Amino acid sequence: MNITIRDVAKKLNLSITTVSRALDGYSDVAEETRQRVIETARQMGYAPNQAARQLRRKRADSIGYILPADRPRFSDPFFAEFVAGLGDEAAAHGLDLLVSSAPPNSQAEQRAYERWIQSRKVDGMVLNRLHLQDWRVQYLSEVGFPFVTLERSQDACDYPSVEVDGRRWFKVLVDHLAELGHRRVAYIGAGAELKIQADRLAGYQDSLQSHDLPYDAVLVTEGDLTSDGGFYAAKRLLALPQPPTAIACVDDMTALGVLHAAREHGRVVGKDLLVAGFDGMAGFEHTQPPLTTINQPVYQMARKLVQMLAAQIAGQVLVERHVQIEPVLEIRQSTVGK
Amino acid sequence: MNITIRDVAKKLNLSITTVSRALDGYSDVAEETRQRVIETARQMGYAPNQAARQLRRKRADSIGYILPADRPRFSDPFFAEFVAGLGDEAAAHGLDLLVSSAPPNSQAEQRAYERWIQSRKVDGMVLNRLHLQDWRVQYLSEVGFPFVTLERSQDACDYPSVEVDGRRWFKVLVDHLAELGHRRVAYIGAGAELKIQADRLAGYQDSLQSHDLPYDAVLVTEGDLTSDGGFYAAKRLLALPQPPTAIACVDDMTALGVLHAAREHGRVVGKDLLVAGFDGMAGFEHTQPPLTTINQPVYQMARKLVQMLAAQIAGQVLVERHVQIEPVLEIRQSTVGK
DNA sequence: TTGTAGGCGTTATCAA
DNA sequence: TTGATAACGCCTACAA
Repeated sequence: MNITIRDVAKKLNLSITTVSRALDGYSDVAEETRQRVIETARQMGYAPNQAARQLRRKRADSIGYILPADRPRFSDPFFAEFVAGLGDEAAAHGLDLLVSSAPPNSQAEQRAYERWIQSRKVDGMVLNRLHLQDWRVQYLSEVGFPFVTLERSQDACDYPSVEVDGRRWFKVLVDHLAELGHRRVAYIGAGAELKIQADRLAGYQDSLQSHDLPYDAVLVTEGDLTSDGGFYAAKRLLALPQPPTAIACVDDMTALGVLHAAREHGRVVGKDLLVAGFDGMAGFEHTQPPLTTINQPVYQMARKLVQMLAAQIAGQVLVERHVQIEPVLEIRQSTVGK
Repeated sequence: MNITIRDVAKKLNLSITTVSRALDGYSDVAEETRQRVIETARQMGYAPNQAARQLRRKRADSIGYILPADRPRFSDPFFAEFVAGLGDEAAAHGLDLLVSSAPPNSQAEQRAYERWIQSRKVDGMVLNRLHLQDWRVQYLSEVGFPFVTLERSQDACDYPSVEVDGRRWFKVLVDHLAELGHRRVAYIGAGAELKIQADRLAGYQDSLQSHDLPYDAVLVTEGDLTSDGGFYAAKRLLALPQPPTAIACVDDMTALGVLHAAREHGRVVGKDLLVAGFDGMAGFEHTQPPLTTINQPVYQMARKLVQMLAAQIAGQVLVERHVQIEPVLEIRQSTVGK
């Protein structure tokens, strides 16, 4: 059997009360006693049983995150970095991170949220890949459960979030293409229900407008945030009677597929065809050619989210509820090839 | 306050015992009663408090995994897929997945393991990126805590694992290069303490030997499992007086950097210089040129691991303790460019 | 087939 | 400054 607070108390000839308080750093225990307790506890390898503590304190000391994995081969580097950030910041607050995975908008997703929340497995949730109307936001708001989000949905409720202004920065990206003299700029996006899609598409349109370029629906197509999706979307675009001379992609993975399609169509990326991505994943400075992108500090964003969530759970009033993160335009050879 | 089993019992004029047993599917409760209980519980949105249940049952119904994140920008797609697999299979067994992140062999890593185990936050652990001598394996074996591993360390204890025979399959990869007539084949590896490095390097050497190629220490270099590492390692190799004509990389990320370095050195990959990776990450079929690699079913491997761990936790005897996974050699243009 | 009651290991209240 | 004791919500032997 495992070692409990009782064992420690017995060994020291103290009550469990005193041991508990000594370990939790209460002030009403003699300093000398505290030292003895701490020392003995360490020696005996005592660690409080979390279940018991949680039951008593009515806190799980955990936060939850559900990966929006919509396919088995879910190998988007964004999420490795994101989860690492969540984990690190959670640990810094003495919180554990519970991770599950479910296809967005699935039954499984819904059950996962309900289970964690109703059974008090977690004290708060982190969301990302928000939908324009997001049932999770509505549900969590309704039941008054703490959560934070990366990106913001269009639901009419207020909640803490961290955000990159996708509309503004996608415009910056497309401006960059337009300013290089390109007039047929295509866009490869994602599912219309996604907030990032709405934002980035709007940014694309903003840029067209500010450069007096016509909006041509033929040049706007949908991928699925994978390189495969980008690959096939780009093949369709490049097979057009009047193909684009530049392609702005909703994310880096999509852009990777585009680079491949371009090569298959004999285009020299950076010269015949410009390609740009969005996210700034580590590694994509080594694509062929290196990818121009909007570089977001994903790890930092994840940490910030947990920081805000931890504060919210602790009942603190958040000074900044809507944090804006400024990414940077990373210009590489896929748009300025030599 | 939240809804407990007592509330449900009161509403039904039953004892909490009956409610508990009805919900847990015991046979000694009238079918009609059970239905009423289930229905009412559902209506009231009752879910057992996990902390209480865990305390009572002495099980956490959770398993743990610690990401070997050795840098903030930890965006290795391998781990997104791996974690998704762990999460999915865990859910299928009614287990939750606890994730943290710590640099391998760090104090933080050690504390994370000890904390989870001593405080009974988890019932079992999943390990990967094993070291040749792995303190985690030794520690967990010693305290008799359930765990499973991807890859096997050289520690003298027996434990369940899932494994791809890295030595054999790296030989297959290098054989492929050698059989294309290349005699100066370089190897870019990882830290010498890693099991995958030992295996894959051995496979490289096996292949050299079987093709009567000399082992040239100059052609064997160390990366760090990132594309940056691969990039710089390749630059060093290509700057040699007698540079290699083919490079086998310990993983796909490394290979991505190599493709970039090759281009900078004016090499045409697939003709002047062959490049091969290992892992078969989704997306890498779209590199420039598409990357030859050993394709491992990472998602399936993760699921298998959890399956074995769940069985172990449930006290079942594992029929197969050492599962071998067969990957496939994926030949693409980085070695057979046209 | 259903109910009573004890206890899992903590923390927190109150008294000493 | 310390100790006895009552919950926290659930499961389960045992009794009815």
